[in-house]
Amino acid sequence: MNSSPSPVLVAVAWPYASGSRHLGHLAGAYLPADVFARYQRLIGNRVLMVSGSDTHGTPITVRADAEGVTPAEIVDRYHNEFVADWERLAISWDCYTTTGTENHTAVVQDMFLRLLEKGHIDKRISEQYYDTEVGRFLPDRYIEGTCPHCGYTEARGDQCEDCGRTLDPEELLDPRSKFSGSQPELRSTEHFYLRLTDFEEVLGQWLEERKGWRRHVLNFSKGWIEEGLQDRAITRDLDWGIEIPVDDLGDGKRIYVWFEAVIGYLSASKEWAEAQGTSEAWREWWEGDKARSVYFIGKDNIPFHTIIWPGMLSGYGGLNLPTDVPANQYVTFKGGKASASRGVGLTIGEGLDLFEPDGLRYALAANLPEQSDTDISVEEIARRINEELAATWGNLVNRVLSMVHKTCDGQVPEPGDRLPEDMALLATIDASLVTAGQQLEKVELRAALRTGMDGAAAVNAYLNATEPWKVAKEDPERAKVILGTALAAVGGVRVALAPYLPFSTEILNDPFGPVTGWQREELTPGLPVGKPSPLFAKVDLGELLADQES
RNA sequence: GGCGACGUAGCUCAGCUGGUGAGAGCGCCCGACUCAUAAUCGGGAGGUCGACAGUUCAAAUCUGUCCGUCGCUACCA
Repeated sequence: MNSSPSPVLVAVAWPYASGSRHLGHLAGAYLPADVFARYQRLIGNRVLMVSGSDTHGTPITVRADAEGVTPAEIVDRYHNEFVADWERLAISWDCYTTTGTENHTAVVQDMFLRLLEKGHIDKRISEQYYDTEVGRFLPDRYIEGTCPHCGYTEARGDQCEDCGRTLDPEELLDPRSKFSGSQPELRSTEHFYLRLTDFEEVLGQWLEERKGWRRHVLNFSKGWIEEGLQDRAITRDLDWGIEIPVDDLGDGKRIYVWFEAVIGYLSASKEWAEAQGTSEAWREWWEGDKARSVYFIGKDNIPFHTIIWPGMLSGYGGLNLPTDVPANQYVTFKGGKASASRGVGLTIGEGLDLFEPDGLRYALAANLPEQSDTDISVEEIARRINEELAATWGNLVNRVLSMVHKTCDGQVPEPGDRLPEDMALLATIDASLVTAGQQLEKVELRAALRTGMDGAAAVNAYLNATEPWKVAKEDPERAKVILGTALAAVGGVRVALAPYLPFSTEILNDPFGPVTGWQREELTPGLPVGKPSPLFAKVDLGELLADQES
């Protein structure tokens, strides 16, 4: 069915190992990437799905200091948590790694050196606040003081939360370090800068030519270009991070996260290739016209993936720029942005403790914030599971398998002589697979899930119309034809839902067999069909909420 | 302050290159059915598409102003 399998790089945002990730992150990036990747594999494309834990950066060192442990311990803790979450959710990585590997360091340093050699990186000196007590330079966010505009005394170096104005740290009156409370002093420090201005024209033109990208992604990116790109410092006064491969700046400087984390897509691809024993195989996904690369991220990451990373790639040369960046908006919880640190919403682990993985996957997929922020709650997740997943799909599987078990001697019946109404149902299911496929290809994952569920509803309607439980009494042969048709239709619906529901899909391998392609397969007559048990348990919302209270 | 987006049925959302009577799912009401996880199927009620003004033969869709919500603002990533 897929005459020309093509390489598809599924590049997924790197979760920051500074704390637990929440359901918003799951819905924003990891789940849609997994659904897309599973679909692409089913239609026969060669998928390479990569990501890893982002292990560097100031917040991790701050947390480590606060807890009196090393940054590496923080990173290990959360990396292990993420890996456990992916396992529980069956996120189908080809390579999930970290930015702490030797390979990543090598790839980052190679990128750095090439850009330096080509003149896209240069050195500049700036004045930055330095905390003499703890002996470190201070990121803007870690400087507090009095806002020069409104007099708010708790303003941060980047922004006053009271009046909302953007600030430079030097503007703050009475600045103090968030670490020690002492008054920091300005010291000059030298850093490498990425000359984004070099790429302004080429990126502007590239963005103009993008077709089929989500509107908000394109608007936001073009807005950056219109405002004019600024060169950005890509090194920091830190000792936690990737070493700069030239020693011009002296000690105590590292390449900063936002520059190196995006390179992870490339280094993870290389790590995967190496692990396969084919060290050059990564090129299939990064070079040439046939390869596609789709980046799954939340909207906060848009400029890194539509401006900075493409800029780096075009400066480096020879590697493909993103084919599409279907960034999602935010999942909000009762109107607020999810934030594990502020206690808004659930972490992924908490979500998995409350709901079965397929149920959680279904509920989030049905609420993906593809066009606009989407509000979600425990009640909403439970509603999706109980009223849609279990009621429409789980119950359908159960009712069909039960009837086949009872009426057809516990085995898959022969197709027999199908009537037009039977053929119509199968045609409907086959058409829904085509439609869902088109939607998945456009990364309209909510719509594709809906299409699959409509297929389930069509089978339910067919059963109500043909009434096999009645027919069985007068015309057992006709009942078997109906049930065989329904069984085949259920098999088709199962394919449409397979990218979303890996666990229950696998449970149905008996009797349907594994899903191996994006089409409905006729079942082999005679296969045993045992007495089924419900695919999905209903969620007891009252119990759930009571548990949450305690 | 600047930028981006959002505000459409009780709830969560789609529609927005302007044009057949404004949609979906769930909830609700009525009916059918009873094989199935009190599941399913059919029908129905329900919206001045945030407010105001404008452009147009025609606006939920374009423009402006206002109100409300969210996010970003380049040293969080």
